[in-house]
Amino acid sequence: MYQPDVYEKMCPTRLVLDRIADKWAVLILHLLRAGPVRFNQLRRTIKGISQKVLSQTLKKLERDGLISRAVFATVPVTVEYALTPLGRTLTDTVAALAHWAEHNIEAVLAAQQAYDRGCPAAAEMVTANDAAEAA
Amino acid sequence: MYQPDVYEKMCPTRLVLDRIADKWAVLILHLLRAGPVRFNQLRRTIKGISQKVLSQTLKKLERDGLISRAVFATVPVTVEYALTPLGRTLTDTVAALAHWAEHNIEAVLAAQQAYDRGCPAAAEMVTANDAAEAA
DNA sequence: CGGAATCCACGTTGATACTG
DNA sequence: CAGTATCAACGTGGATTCCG
Repeated sequence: MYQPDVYEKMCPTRLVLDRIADKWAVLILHLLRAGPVRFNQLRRTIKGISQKVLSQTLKKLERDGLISRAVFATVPVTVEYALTPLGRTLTDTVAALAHWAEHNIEAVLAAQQAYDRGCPAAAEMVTANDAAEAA
Repeated sequence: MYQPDVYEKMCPTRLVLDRIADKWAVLILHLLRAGPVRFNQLRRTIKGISQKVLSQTLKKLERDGLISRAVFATVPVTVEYALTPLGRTLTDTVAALAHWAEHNIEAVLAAQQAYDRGCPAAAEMVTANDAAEAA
């Protein structure tokens, strides 16, 4: 499914994109900003994610050096995930993304409605201001 | 696969994330910064994408009001895709992401190698500076 | 609590072929 | 050129079960 010879050599950005272009990964990174979080704590907060996918995503992020994994020998065992210094530099950018999303979600929804109504021409004219007025 | 009652109402950001957390979408948005681009032009530039997926992705982006689609009645027909004003506001944020990727790709790769070597402890200590020194 | 392993259903992708 | 349609193949995700 993946041809490193074609993708990564040409454009290293794609490798990074493959990681952060993941809804769950972004969500996790965002949640860890406040401090270390335990596995099931993440699981409960990010409603809708399965433990398998959460586990996989955490492992990928750890492999990329974006988060760290700390095991405490309590009974039962406690595992805390936290941002690494590298991971923290990424959350700043992710925060900008979240900011855009919060400010433009209405414009996107308005465009979708216009498109679904059958007039895509109107959709492309939707702006953040238009959406704000409509609200 | 999607429960709007759980996701979108709780956190509208997730809806936006579902769109932009897509490698191809981000790539397309990035390519359109310079100006309108034709379908097969995109297809050739983004090596590895199939025409079906490209078509689907373009349609989603158009529906979200991020790109516009212009048809010219030439023979054969010409179709140009371009950023909408709304889409342009997003590319600024995407550019920040690309910037992070370019500057930290080496740190990520170094972390991956450390992790794969069996010492995840080292991976979480990798920083952009470390990677720069190693290079 | 924090996973790993198994099984299975589903969606998504990639060829291929055809249309306007 | 710019798609759509169809179908088989694949991978990914969810549910469940069990272990340390």
